[in-house]
Amino acid sequence: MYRTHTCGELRVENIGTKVTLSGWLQKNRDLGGMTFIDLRDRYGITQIAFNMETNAELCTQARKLGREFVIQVTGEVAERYSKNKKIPTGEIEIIATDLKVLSKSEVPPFTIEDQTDGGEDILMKYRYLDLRRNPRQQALMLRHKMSIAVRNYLDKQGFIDVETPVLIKSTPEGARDFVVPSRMNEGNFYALPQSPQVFKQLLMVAGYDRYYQIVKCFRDEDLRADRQPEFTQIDCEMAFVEQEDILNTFEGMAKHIFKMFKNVDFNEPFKRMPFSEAMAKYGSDKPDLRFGMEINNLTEISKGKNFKIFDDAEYIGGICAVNVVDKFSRKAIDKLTDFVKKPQIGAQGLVWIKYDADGTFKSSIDKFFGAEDLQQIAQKFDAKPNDIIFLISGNYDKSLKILGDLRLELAKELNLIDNNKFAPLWVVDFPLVEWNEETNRFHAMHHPFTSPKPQDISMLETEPAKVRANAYDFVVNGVELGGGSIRIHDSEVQRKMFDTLGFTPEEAQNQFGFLMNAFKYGAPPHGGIAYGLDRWVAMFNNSESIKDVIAFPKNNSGKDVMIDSPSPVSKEQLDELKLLIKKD
RNA sequence: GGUCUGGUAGUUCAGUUGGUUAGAAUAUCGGCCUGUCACGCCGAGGGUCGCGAGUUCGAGUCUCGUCCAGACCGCCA
Repeated sequence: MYRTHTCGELRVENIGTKVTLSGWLQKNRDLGGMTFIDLRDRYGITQIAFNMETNAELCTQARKLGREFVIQVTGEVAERYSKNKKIPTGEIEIIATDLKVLSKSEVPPFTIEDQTDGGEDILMKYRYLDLRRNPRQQALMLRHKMSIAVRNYLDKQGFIDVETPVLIKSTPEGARDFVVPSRMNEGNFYALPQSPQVFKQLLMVAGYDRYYQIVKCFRDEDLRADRQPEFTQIDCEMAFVEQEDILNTFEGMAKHIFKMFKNVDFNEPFKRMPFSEAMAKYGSDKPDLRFGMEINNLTEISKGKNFKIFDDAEYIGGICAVNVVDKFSRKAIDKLTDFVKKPQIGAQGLVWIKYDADGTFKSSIDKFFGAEDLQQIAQKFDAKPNDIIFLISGNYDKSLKILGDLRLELAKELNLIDNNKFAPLWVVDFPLVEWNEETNRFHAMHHPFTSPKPQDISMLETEPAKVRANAYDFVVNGVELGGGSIRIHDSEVQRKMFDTLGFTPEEAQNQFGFLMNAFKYGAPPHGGIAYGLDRWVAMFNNSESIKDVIAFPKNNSGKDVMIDSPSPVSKEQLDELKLLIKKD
């Protein structure tokens, strides 16, 4: 028997008990006459004491043990002379009588501590050592508990877990597919699913009216802190439902896990905000509602003052920062101007209006705007003395996006964000399609099976960009935690949709024929949602990056530096697959 | 594909205007130490300054290229 207890469970009640513990040597404190060892496993740390006076041979042996040795210790639980209040086992120690090295360790490249001395690169390369650290173990245990909670909740609601294939068919819509060559079908490829979308719809056709799966999805796109090439979705689909039914069901699930893991009660229904409002007020389809500073449209009242830039602009909008005018020296405003002029943000310039403490206005457009004009703008914001207003003008969509970025930047700079707050909402009424400049055609904003709003269907052939979809995103604190839609279950509507997206009937049949055929045999009205498990766990774990809550994540370039993948394959493998690597 | 930041000891970092033998902390190793728990004290070893070229009497420092890492933009139905 390797152990009678874990390293986290012994307390004063166990004093006098003979125990055996196994674990990793966290730290060896050699005091000469005595040696203390901190023994660690995932349950905690227990101190082992060795004494030269009582057992010189064993103590000498203990002094030689290095960090991260795996050892087994037998001894008696004793009360400490000097107690450590910082850890749960701090009142006891083990007086060792036997010691066995189960496995030696080389000196690890970084310290296995909560605050490690290792940098990103080396932690990734030795991920298995990084994962020994307590914060990592806590994160993975949180993920485990959240998965269980989700499964239990959905099970109680009558959802059944059905696995769907991983080797599927590549489709032209959406993200780039990861492809897998088929040996038995020369020149043909599987694709890894971007989501189990069509399969869950087929399950609805098959009559499994409540489906869920916690499932890996794959997208071959460039990465971010909150994006990995493989990530995990809580994927759900329901039949005989309208949008309202889905929102209610999954709002219930969201509230359940907020209560369970953060002890947060949401007594009111989550806010529902149309996409158009989110863009107009927050310049984002995933607004952070932890703070105000909403965007105001100033187009009407800012034109006709002989300021050419405004007069030529399609849109003029602004945001107002409250009671901080003294923080905006010339230098601070220049810095902010530099921020919005960065190529990533893309503004041409930044107009400011200071509402000074004495009630007067100063602005970068004083030449064109008199006190009354500025007062009129200030009124739009209900601005008070000591406030400052920033204006952006230009193209409607772009200006709003810039204002949205500026709003977030200001909130960060001015510390307006309460990190203990959760501000959830549903963003609804997304556009069905958006114009893509590169391909010169409409692309589905969500996916090609998303149902248009019935009252908008008539515009599908005339003004597709104006058609709203029965699509929704779940957003918390400016992070998109999930999204979904009501699907099309009518072949005629689906045909129109493919037509709008520029598919010929033959292409549609070739790509999605199996789904359209299925719909010929009685498809129930259905819809669904997918929550991003990684993002959700990261948020509850207060992590900046989803890498923190994935055991073996990939780096910025999609590489796993631990196993060194992706990597070349042998010529034999390529031959077998009838593949040639093209050299350029 | 683009923008920005970084790469110096095992690790995390400092390194002034281009100028002597490239430092600190931590880790490691050796010695001392009987109540430590970030143990303490003394000592030691440890460097292709990412790589390549250039400017210069002289480059960790300046220039160009390149590789790697990170954040962001494009992209992500």
